[in-house]
Amino acid sequence: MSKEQPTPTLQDVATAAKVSTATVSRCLNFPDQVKEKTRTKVLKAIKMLSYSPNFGARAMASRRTDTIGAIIPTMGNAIFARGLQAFQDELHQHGFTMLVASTSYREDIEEEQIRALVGRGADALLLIGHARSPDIYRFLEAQAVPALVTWAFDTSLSRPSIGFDNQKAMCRMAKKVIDLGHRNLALVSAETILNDRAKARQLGIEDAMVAANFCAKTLHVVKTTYGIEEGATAFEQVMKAAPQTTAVFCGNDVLAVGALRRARELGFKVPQDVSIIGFDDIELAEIAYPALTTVHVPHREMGRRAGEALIKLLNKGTQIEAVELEASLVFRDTLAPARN
Amino acid sequence: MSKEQPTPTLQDVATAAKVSTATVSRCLNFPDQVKEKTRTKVLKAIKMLSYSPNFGARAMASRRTDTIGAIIPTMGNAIFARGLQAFQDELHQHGFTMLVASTSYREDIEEEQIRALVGRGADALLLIGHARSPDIYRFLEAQAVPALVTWAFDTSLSRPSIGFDNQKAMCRMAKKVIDLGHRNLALVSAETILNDRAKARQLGIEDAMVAANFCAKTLHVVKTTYGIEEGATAFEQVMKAAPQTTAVFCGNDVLAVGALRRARELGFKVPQDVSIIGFDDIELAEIAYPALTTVHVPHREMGRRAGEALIKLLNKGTQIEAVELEASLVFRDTLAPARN
DNA sequence: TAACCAAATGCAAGAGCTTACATTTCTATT
DNA sequence: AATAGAAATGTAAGCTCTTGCATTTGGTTA
Repeated sequence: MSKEQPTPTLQDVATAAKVSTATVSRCLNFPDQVKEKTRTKVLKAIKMLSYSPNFGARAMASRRTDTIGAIIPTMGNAIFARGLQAFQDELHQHGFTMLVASTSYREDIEEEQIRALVGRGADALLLIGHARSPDIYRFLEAQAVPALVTWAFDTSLSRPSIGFDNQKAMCRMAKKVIDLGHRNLALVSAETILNDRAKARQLGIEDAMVAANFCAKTLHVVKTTYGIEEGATAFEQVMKAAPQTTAVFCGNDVLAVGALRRARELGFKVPQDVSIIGFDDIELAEIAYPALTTVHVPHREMGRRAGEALIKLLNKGTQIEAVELEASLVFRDTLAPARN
Repeated sequence: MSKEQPTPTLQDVATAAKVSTATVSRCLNFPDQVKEKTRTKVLKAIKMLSYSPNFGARAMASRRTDTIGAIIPTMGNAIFARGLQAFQDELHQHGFTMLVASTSYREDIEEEQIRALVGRGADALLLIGHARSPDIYRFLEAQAVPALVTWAFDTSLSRPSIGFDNQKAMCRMAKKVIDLGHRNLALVSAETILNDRAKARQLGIEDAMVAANFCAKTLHVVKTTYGIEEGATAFEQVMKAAPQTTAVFCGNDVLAVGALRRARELGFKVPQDVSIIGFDDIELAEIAYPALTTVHVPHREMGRRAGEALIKLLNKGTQIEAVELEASLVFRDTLAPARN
């Protein structure tokens, strides 16, 4: 920003090392194709000039960027942040870089971000959940940008996913809860229209209810946005509208932790008076008091596998194979048999 | 990946819309320079072809990427994840994209990541803390990539930073602790050689001790890596090696939460027997039981301001002005007067 | 020593966009 | 109706790499 000394180019390096640009390029990309002596000479010139290849030019000439985009709802929730961390570790190990965007759980922003990342040259995309407009899938196809869905698993769709079955996992948890004698269930959930994971989790509970011969309609659902405070408020609403409730499922741990706090503030004993169940198993869940019973999401494994699959696809054209991971139930201290 | 239908180019759009490539380009970049009728025509062609400009070509021709890189220690710690979220929100609002890399607190990886992001075309960089090799700063200068330091504030360096003074903040906290009668202090910290924030925090405590006429050497320091479990282990070490300790400072909330848990497990009453103090003020701190006394790091504000400053620099050449933000003390339930 | 072959290097054609400058098309004025 | 000047559009050069193909180098073999 001062003397406007132009940044060095491949040509400059070539001149300095007295070789052709092709040789410099090969030095960088296929080091063993060039004689050791030449290589040393070139490397020295590179260091001397503090040369770094121009990304745009490289991308254009080689028709790839070695960059993969990831679009998540928010980095504010540890579950995504940590999944991303695993994803990025995997990418980094193979020389790829991660481009990140977040959507705040908004479909319009997600669409925009997908276009932005593709526009930024992402060779492939990591997406959360299946639900999005066909337009976007069409766009990705036209751009020949492969996209991999995680955080969900659904074989009924043609699109491959590496994740877990939200519905099945929540159903298993709900069955346990019902086994403990709970009959009056409630759910604090995110809006399910734009969030297929949230919807699947709700369906999971309803499945368990139906299996136990309850009417699924008796599930008292309160919709809110994600956040500790929101969870607290929603819990209060639940207990006001349906005081007979003995078990409150929460769409994720953040909501659950909020519910837990409000429960204490309102004088409910957890789990004696009311059980609270989370989803995700982030650190918060373990630290909460009492420690939260929740569904463990294999975020590291998902991130790692997703990275692996995408890299294989890009490097060798290996088609992505859908992988179903297991979400396990973690029983801690907020779930107990229903009172009386 | 199937029919290998080539992705559409500017030229294709131009042909389809029966205009020149220049007009299409202007349509995209300076919409008001082209007549409405033409624009509609072009936009229709773009949509029809699912066209998206090629990033590399655009970057090369316009000599910028509108991409800013952020390099943080880890996304696993909410404080960074959330700071990044704020940063990215700001970037997104101005049409920039964020490139992310994490270092696992390792200097060699950081260096590699800086080179990688610059190589990927980052127009500017967001960095955490000042401490890194001069080589790297030289490299950034040669590449004319501006870098902004956050999470620290130090006017003694020429490099501008937008952050807070770790030393000062911790010193204020330590003074309060000393005022409460604590004489035997301990610190569970990350390695301070490669982490200037950790070092500054330690110095802050020592400053307060000196101001109170204690010998700074009596601060019992245990070094560890960040993690809940690590915090727990370190706490145990502290209490074994220096049982008279009444207040344990922790380098961050994650360590503190671990310490807190182990304290409970070992039968210490917090804060009656021993006070525990964190740093960062992430959600964990509020949720911990008892709720953690800690130093609040203005992560959102830092992220936002950093984004703002970098965008102004890139768009208008406005030099970055150092900004000192306030880190406030948050007193919750893990700090009490020293016993007897 | 000549001839051959592989390895190393060089040459030059793109890759898809932006933008300075040239040209054409309007609009407004006389 | 002619024309200046502004607005809209077109032309083409240039941005920095990669890579197919051509050429040179150097070691081996006959």
